[in-house]
Amino acid sequence: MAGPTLRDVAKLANVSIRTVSNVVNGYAPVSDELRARVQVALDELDYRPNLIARNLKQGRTGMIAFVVPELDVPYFAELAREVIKAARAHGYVVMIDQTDGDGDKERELLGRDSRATMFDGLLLSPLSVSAEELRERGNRVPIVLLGEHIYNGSFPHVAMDNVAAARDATAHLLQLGRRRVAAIGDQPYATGETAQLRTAGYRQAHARAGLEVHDELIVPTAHFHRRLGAEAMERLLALPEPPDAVFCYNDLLALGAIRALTRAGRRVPDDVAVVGVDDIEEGQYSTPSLTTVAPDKGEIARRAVDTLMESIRGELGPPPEIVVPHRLIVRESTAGEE
Amino acid sequence: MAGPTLRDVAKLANVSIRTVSNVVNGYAPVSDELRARVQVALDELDYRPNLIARNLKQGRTGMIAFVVPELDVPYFAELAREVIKAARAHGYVVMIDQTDGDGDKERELLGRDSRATMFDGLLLSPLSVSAEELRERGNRVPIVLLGEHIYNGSFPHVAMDNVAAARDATAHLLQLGRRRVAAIGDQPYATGETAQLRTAGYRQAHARAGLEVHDELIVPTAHFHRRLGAEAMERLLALPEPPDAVFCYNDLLALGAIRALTRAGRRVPDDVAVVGVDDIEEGQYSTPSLTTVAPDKGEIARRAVDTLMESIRGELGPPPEIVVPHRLIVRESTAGEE
DNA sequence: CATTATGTCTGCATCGTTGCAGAGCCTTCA
DNA sequence: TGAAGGCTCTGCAACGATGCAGACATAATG
Repeated sequence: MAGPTLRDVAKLANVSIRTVSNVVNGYAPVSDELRARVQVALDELDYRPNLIARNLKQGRTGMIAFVVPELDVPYFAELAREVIKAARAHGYVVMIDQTDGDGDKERELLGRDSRATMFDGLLLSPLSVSAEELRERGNRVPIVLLGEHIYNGSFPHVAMDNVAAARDATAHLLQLGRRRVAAIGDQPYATGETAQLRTAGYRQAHARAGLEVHDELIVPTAHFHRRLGAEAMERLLALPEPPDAVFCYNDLLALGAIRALTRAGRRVPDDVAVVGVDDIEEGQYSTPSLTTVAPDKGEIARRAVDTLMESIRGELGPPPEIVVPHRLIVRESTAGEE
Repeated sequence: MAGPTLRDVAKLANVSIRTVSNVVNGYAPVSDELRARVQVALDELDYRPNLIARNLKQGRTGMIAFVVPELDVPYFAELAREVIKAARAHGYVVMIDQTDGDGDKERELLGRDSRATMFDGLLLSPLSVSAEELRERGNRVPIVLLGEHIYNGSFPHVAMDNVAAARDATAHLLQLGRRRVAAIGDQPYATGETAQLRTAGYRQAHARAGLEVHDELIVPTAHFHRRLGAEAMERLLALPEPPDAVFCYNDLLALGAIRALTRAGRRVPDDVAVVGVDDIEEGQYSTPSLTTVAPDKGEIARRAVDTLMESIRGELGPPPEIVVPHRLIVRESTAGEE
């Protein structure tokens, strides 16, 4: 089980532990002859440095953790890919953890026995834990918040402008001439901050167009999953005056909604136009392909990781609020044939 | 940066380091009075144990790594969720890493400076690295291979029966009366072992039905992505005698194929029936919904993690070959309206 | 030739924790 | 009263690596 240590190699090569360490790390001047002898011993024993020991000594692990509610939500998976890439550029690896949006599992991260201390920094996409709670119970580990939750000044935070994004999506539908635009995904309670921002944007777009919002067209959902999108859409279709367009707060809801529409025999976009948010890859290949508001995931990941690195190096000033760009991508679900 | 250590707490509470450690771990008898005094000091300083040090001392980290080619391939994301769950049941956390199917990044894992030594075990879904290479260059870390690659007896291996799965999918199409059944996803080269098994199953199904295989209907693809599925389908549609059914080697290829069919004005399943493999959630909500061969992902994850745990505890005999069940799930893409 | 500089190599201490053996002290019982 | 036992508590060593200061031998210098 336990592999050979520097001590074993040193004994075999008949040199000091310190010299072996120097050879392994390429430090300090070591004569060619000795270097060769040590190398032979290294190969012979197939020595692998014990990273835990190295970490202990150096006080850093070279690992950061990326905590998401659900890994099989494509948005998070796609973001995780970008985070891994961005971290690699800094010589860091990423550990991904999944909380299921479960407040208790999230709080585990903050508790006394948390594994968080094993990481040089944390990238959090919190769902249930409030920023308040984070600040109070937080460990000493540098943290960057990602995408979710309202900025409260305590932590660096990276996200797109959710209000503007929702406004753009809704405005697009209104510009197409749709007049009963529904919204799927509101979360009118404490931890639904992102959803509320999107609802605000939805209302702003109506206000700017001089149109009224029909509150019965705003359907809340507990999660942002396909099934709930489909259910919400079914409820909307059962209204006396069903909508002629839907703004869904993410692409999964939108895909669920499209599914419900298709099943009900409505044509998309002819009868009902649909917009989502996130630009997950799936939306490019769905039938119809999905119009969506695309946050720049690569930029989110890079800015978040860069900020975390600064924080780890202790070079970070007051926690920045970083806003990354987004853009509307029009596809078949609102524009008909491409 | 550096938090308080046992030493700091001990000094404050005016007891020995060892006693603080005992209080923290609930070990050994400590008088109520002392325990209380230490607790006060612990709270005062907000002590957090240094897990790195603990790990070094105990020789284990409580972490395993799950290495996948691409995290934003839904199958891997969904599997990752199950792996995280299974590991949690053993008190383990999972670090997820992504190799992009890049042989070099995979080999990094095996190299001398690999971070692999930081984990108690490795769950690998290798793509480029051959099992051969794994065995030669492997570290001392326990390994379980997952899903991909042919078993070669050197490592524990968990997968479904790929030949049977492909046979079932193809047989289903043939039973529907389809006579020109195409196959998308063959990989006739060293690292395409899984794909080759599926091709074998495809051929077996034809043989058992007494039908001939038309080799021009077998389209290889470098990866299992939507785009390549769409491209392959376009090529098939351009044939003088296009197929009336397609067996795709995974769901993403199938969804890409359906997309290409829809765009070309073909109806699914009326003109062309489509089957995939993996049972990703997306296939339940696509239009049409996707018939697929579903491996039992929960079971794969559990068996893999259980096996890895045995291996970590040193209780594992000769490397087992574990086959998990699969089943055909018929949806609209072959059966019409549900 | 003595002295200083240079280049190699080594031992000790240390990171923060836990395993182990044992030191005190108090109780119990012959 | 004294030995044995039980309960608390402590110090030392160790996990495997690296930082530091210095030892030693050799080369360069006046």
